[in-house]
Amino acid sequence: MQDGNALAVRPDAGLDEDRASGSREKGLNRVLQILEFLHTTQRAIGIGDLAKAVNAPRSTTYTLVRSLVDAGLLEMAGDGNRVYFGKKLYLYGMDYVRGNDLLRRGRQEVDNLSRETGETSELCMLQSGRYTIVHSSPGTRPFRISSATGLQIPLPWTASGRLLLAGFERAVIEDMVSEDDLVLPDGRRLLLDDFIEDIAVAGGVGYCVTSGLVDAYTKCLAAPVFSAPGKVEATICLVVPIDTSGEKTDDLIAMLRERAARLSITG
Amino acid sequence: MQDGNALAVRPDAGLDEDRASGSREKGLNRVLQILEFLHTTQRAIGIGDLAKAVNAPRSTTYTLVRSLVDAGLLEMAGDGNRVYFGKKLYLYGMDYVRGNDLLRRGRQEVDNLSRETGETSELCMLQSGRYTIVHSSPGTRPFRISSATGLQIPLPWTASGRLLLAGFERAVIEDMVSEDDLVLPDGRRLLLDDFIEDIAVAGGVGYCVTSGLVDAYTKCLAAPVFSAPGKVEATICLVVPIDTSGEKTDDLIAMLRERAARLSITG
DNA sequence: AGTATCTGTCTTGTATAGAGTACATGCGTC
DNA sequence: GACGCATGTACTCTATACAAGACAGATACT
Repeated sequence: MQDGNALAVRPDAGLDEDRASGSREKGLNRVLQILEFLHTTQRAIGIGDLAKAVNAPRSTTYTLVRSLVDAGLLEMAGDGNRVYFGKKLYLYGMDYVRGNDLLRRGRQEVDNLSRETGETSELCMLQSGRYTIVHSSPGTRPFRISSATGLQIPLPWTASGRLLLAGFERAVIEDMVSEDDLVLPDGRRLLLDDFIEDIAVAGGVGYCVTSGLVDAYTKCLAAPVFSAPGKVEATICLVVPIDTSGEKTDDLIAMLRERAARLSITG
Repeated sequence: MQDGNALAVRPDAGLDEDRASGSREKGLNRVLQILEFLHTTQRAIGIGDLAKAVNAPRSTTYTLVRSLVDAGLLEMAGDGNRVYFGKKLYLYGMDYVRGNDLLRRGRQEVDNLSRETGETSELCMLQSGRYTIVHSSPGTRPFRISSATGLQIPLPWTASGRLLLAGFERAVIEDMVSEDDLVLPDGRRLLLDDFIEDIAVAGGVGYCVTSGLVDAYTKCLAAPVFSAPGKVEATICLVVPIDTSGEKTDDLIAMLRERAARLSITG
């Protein structure tokens, strides 16, 4: 069926589906871009600016925003003519939590962990092929080691990333991880093979520790939460100072693994 | 399927913009319907059934769902070929909470109230013209008087409804409230004029009590939260047994009003 | 007053997204 | 193994949603 029956030579068929975000984009896609943009900027924005930001025509943006505001997914922010997320999204989000035992219990457990250990603790998941901090609890240290909830970070930068990818085919991993993802914030470059090796090791031993990857002062301890035997659904992790003693680290890892096991669904 | 495909005389073009959800609906609208449907059913559903439920063509539904799943707004639910809300919606919802002081503090206050009083407590807001329970905390009574978060109830059935509409024009109120909304669950019928009178009174005294409206066994105490002088942004309310003594009721109202005032933005 | 740059609404043409339909596959049940 | 009834994908046609641009009002600075 694929064979081009006639014309339609698609002169531009080169780039797969990256679409230069050019003309005549589908309305739904524009909306998805808008939501994603608001998520990354974390602030209300004027409609005109929004149009520029997502590279959409102004007129289109006005009609889409109007629809979304009417539906309650967006709200006009207090001061004037800016928009941000609306109550409906909060309600839908609560529905998600209610329907999702793991998230509900995971949040709880992460809050407990950070209270008991005093360290920053996080619940992490894969979110359409990206590493995502789903919930994070700050810890009590004077210097804060915190990352915003919903932040997306390249998989190779994290201990959790190594656990979340356990059990995936090499090919799948390869196209989840871009070249850029392998370059650490300090400019060092990981080798894909090393990363894949890490994943295998992490999957084998059932935990993972990384030191000084995202920044030079912290290490990250992570343990996997299973939704079925062999299937890593999430991780919980602790972010601790890089000079934490080996002994203390071991204790924390043991604790983490115990909690993670408790969260797992033991098929 | 529906009617004669022939000339399509648009026999349904009567109703203003209610659109009989007929043919060639905009993709975004279909998506909004899908989300709303999932919110009301609170469970995962197969794509075929979803198509029927929102009265959309199957092929269209498949493509829309695929987009939404790719974007992470929906997820394929564990067991097989069903969809429900996805992580992205949770993240967006958390963004909303973060950007919204009132909601954050209001949740807290409602949780406190129900712990301290032992009664069911709720935070309520207008949500695109409908009364919505935004957050609810169960209370400790053996018989539970609880309504799910996100539930939408006709405005005239509630004490909060009377407060939330304070300050609106009569005309605005009239078209927020449908005929059906004036019929209580037990079949009794309110008069629109009485309701509007109630609103004026509630706005004047700064609280509202209704007895036996939603059911015969409870009364509802509510106090307004202001986002600006005169502008009611939300209410907090307590649901108590209808035979609660006058004295105790008065105490609870005083407490409620104090908390509500604390939540208000004193312009 | 004059110019510049916003915002929000409206109209018009056409590229295209959605509807319809067909088909392949899977899974029951008789 | 023939039938009914699901799911998921692929195709073609056309009604229409999107883009472009004009417009009126606001605000601001010269």
